[in-house]
Amino acid sequence: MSTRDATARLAFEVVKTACSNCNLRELCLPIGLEADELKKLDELVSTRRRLKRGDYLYRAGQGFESIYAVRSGFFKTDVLIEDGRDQVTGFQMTGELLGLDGISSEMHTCNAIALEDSEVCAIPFSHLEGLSRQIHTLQHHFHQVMSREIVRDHGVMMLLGTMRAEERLAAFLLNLSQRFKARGYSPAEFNLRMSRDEIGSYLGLKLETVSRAFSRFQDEGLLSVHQRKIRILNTSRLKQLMSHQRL
Amino acid sequence: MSTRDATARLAFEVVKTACSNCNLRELCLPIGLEADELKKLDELVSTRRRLKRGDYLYRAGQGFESIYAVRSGFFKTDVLIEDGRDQVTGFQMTGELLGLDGISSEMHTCNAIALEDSEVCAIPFSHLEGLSRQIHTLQHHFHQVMSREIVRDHGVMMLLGTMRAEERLAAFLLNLSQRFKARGYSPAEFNLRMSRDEIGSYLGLKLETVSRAFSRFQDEGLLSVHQRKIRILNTSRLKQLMSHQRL
DNA sequence: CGCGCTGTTGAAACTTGTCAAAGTTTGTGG
DNA sequence: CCACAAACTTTGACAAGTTTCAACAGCGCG
Repeated sequence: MSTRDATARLAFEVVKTACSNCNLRELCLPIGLEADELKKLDELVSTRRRLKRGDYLYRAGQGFESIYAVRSGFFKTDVLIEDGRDQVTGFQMTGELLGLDGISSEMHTCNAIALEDSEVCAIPFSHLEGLSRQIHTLQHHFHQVMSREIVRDHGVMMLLGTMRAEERLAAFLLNLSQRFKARGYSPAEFNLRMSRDEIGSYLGLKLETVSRAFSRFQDEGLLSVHQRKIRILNTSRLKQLMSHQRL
Repeated sequence: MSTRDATARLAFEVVKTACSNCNLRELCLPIGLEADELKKLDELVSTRRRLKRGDYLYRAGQGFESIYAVRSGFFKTDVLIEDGRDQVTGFQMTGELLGLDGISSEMHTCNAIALEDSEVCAIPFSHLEGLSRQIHTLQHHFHQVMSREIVRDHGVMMLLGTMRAEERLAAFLLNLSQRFKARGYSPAEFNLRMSRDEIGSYLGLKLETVSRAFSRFQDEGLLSVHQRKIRILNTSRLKQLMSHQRL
């Protein structure tokens, strides 16, 4: 191999996505794969894509080709209806997948927007289907991921259908906390990447209601809140509050 | 083959589920399969199960082994939390699948309850995964079904997060109407299989609020309501109402 | 025929939304 | 690096929508 080839090859290796040495292995699709299987997966995950804050990863109505794994950063997904209403359907962080909604109709049904500068791995879906016909583990894991999304959605439906404002916010914060923890960050102290309005849209509340709930939590010593910087001071009371009987 | 064997074999054939001559082929998993593929699917769908009204098809916490296709009847799924709150997450009718939530943790995460005498086909999930490794079409169709469930859930989140009571009920009725229509029943006249309380739980409302919304619709000439018998008198106004700007 | 379950309706209480104003932070261009 | 504009957040007062509580009506079943 000439020096020039070697350099090109090296550059390629650097640019190329590689599941095999990605530190998200344990969160993302490659869970439990053997070395040779991982290698196949490496070939599958063709490209990375960088996004700046505010960029759309995809939009509702666009053709669906790939699902995306968040390598770094933070996203929201939302759906709009004609009359102008919109609903944030989820916030996605490192290691989570985006785009599963597009499989059903070959078309994305929601918007995915970066809430901070982010990077994703694009996984061409037809390739994923192909590979998962060869690798049982991958197939099963992918099914689990889709199912988990359905279970998560049921949780949100529960939240929207039965909880009141403060319970919703408590549930939201505890969920974020736990996801940060799972990624090795502090579960007690973190920065929100989304605005009050976006939280409100996710929780089915107006931004003022979200703001008031934050203030109340702070008054009661459950949190310290400075703009988007949150510190959870009393997790157990938050949990209690979340699952409290209605009075 | 002895007479006894032949009889046994016949009985087996009768009892046995057969996708190949099921009139739900176009709604359920077998969409677009070739004759020889259908035959394989027949072998997959091992058993039918009959349920009476009120019977549980499965309960939250039970081990997950199979998904179910509704052959006839009507189901609801719901999730409970410790403090006694519950949320109906969906109503399933002929040709729809139940149990997808169980894949993620090998355990059902909600209850599935028959709202009328019903019959389902049980599809052992590991077999389905096996077969879908052989039949692309089946694999892709199954992925579409899971994805459609996710999209549906987003719709419910939208409903719960942004709509007011009457809009929610209108959306609910229009959705039912369209599903009855797709099955060859009248889209304008049908019997609800669920109580006001169950509708309320699904829509995030109290049963009294549901009842009042029905009354108002009736007063305004949009519906005729006699207990659970519904006749839609003005579909377009219902649609308008559903997607109306907030005042 | 009456009991129980489901559904309807009214009035009052409560929660959340709306509107408005002011404070705070962030980003940009000079 | 400062100044100013834009975007976001907080807070109050009031309005609207939904729930709660209670009473009663209707239907189905034993």
